[in-house]
Amino acid sequence: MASIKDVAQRAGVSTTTVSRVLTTPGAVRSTLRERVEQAIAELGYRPNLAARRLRQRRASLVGLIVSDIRSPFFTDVGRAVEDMAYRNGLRLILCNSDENPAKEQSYLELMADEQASGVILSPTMEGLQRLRPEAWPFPLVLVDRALEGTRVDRVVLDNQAAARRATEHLLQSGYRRIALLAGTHSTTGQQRHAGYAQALAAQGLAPRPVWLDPTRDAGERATAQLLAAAPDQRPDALLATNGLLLLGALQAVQAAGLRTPRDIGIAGFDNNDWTALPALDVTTVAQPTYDIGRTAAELLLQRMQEPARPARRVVLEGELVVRGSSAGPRGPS
Amino acid sequence: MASIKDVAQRAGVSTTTVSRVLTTPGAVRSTLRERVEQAIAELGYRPNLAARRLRQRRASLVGLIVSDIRSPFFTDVGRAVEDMAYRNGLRLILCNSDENPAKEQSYLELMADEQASGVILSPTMEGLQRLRPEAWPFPLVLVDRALEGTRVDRVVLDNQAAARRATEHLLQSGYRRIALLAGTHSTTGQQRHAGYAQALAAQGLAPRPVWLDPTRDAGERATAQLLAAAPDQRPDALLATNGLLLLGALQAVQAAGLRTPRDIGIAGFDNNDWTALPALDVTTVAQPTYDIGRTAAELLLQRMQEPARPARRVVLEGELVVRGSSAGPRGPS
DNA sequence: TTGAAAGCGATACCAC
DNA sequence: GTGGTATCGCTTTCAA
Repeated sequence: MASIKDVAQRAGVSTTTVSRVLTTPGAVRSTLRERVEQAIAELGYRPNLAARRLRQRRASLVGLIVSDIRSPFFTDVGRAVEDMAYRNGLRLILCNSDENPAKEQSYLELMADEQASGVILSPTMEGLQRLRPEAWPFPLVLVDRALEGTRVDRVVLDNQAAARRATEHLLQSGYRRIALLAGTHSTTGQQRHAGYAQALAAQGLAPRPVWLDPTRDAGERATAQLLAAAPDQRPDALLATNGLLLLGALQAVQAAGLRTPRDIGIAGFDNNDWTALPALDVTTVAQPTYDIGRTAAELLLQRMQEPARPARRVVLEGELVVRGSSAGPRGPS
Repeated sequence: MASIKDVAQRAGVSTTTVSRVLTTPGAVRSTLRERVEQAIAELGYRPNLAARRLRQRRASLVGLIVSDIRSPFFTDVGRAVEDMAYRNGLRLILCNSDENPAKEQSYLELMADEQASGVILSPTMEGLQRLRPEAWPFPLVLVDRALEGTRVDRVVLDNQAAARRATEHLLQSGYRRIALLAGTHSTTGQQRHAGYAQALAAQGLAPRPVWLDPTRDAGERATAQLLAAAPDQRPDALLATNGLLLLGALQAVQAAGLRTPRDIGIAGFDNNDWTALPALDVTTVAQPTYDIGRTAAELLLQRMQEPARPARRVVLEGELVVRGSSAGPRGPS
């Protein structure tokens, strides 16, 4: 492997000059610069990033820590972040915390050890509570989950408004006993519950939240249980606070032989591609997932350039995509 | 930031000893070792990975290069690889090539610059043809896509057998004019086409492949076009070679008001979670996605430990998950 | 079993 | 503008 020394020797200059050609080309006279560039090309020289990192005390590297990259939401976010990383010559390190605060902590330490330039984090509930952003040697941007009041860049959905709109839509369609499937472990579940409860309260109706693991199977089991109640007791509509719960709810509803929207209304978060299939036609709250990731990446880049700027909080809106599954107990009007 | 020097000073030993405690604890007398460990704890010392990397000339870091992490197949693979990386103290760098050979090449170079310990790659067609694994300074493992003959570790699905079985199943159900939606850009599409053609040839039937971009929209458009043909010309069944094409095909079929399995039979690769919904009930080829990723990671670890071992080729089987969508033109028997 | 010292490959400071 | 040189923090001889 050719080093900067070899290049310097071949070009007949000092290593300093080679280094300058690499980092601040404008500071080197063009005749010299061309000689150096030729030597670089001839030797196929590539800078040793470890050496550079040791000297500069920072790496061209950003971390993305999420609970599970298999969730379509985080997959899109990850893709957006990786796009921006590639465009800016940064590497992306992917970390799955599995909602495990210890694993999350361990990854944050890893990022510190790697001298990462920045980290984008979707924190666990516990991690969020004890998070001290200023304690880390890199800028931090929160996505999807955040508490009010902390001074840290973040980009979140207006979860409460989105859930309220979805619930209002179900009410307008004529549903009255609307149950909520809400995931524990996350601030988003709580915020979505708040919006749901708010919409019901405005009509003097009682909320019927079911708190559960945000998984397909838990959603299916909980829904089956809800449907097993006496007909005048069981919910006439369901709102699922994420895509997996929505899938589980649909599974149970269809397995019970019920049909949307007549027998039961259905709506849920995450406008996953399959929800648009005519045979399902599910009303969803579309999150601007790619945008969320892109915005997080932009916030991070801006903070890397200007560490002292005040923390920014970006709130994006969900879009209610009305489809047939919530058209009302008397069918589409 | 405390360095190894500070630890050495505090413990009253040389930096060499501290280094040994960190890397080969057995080589240090326990009294000394404990003193060093205490100093480490008191100072909150953490080794500088850049310095270590510079000295050792290799990083605890593996790369994963796939076309797009948003494909559920690669999402699962990525999750499996990250799991093993975490367990073995390695970092995972995520790279999306977008089926762009130049981007793929650029990422491979980045991995070389980073002195990665290894790379798991799902190559583009073009990249695969010019790939010279021995030219890279790290071990390489191919996933999902590979050519015969190259000497390189790889883990692939038996695509031909899986497609053949799926096609045979459609034939047994009574379908005769079976069309194939196959993705260009990939060896898997070609292999799946081969299995499909083989099964049809055994019955003296003509293959009807449609080659297209492996996207949802392309699948929908192509299917709509197929369905627009005269009733006795148009296919009576469809086989889609990946989950996105399957989704697009379903969209077009349902939009045309056709019902499976009577009006048209449907089967496709990738047993995505939504395919099991009773309202869809789609026959699929389930790929052992997590296993594929895990196996690739294991191959990589083994080669890192034993660089000279002969290349291994691991072939995993797909499982045909028979559901209602392919039960035959006369309905379920 | 332990320590002294060289060196990994860059950058940054300070002369010139 | 350019070059000499110290230095980043660690591992690895080599000698004791």
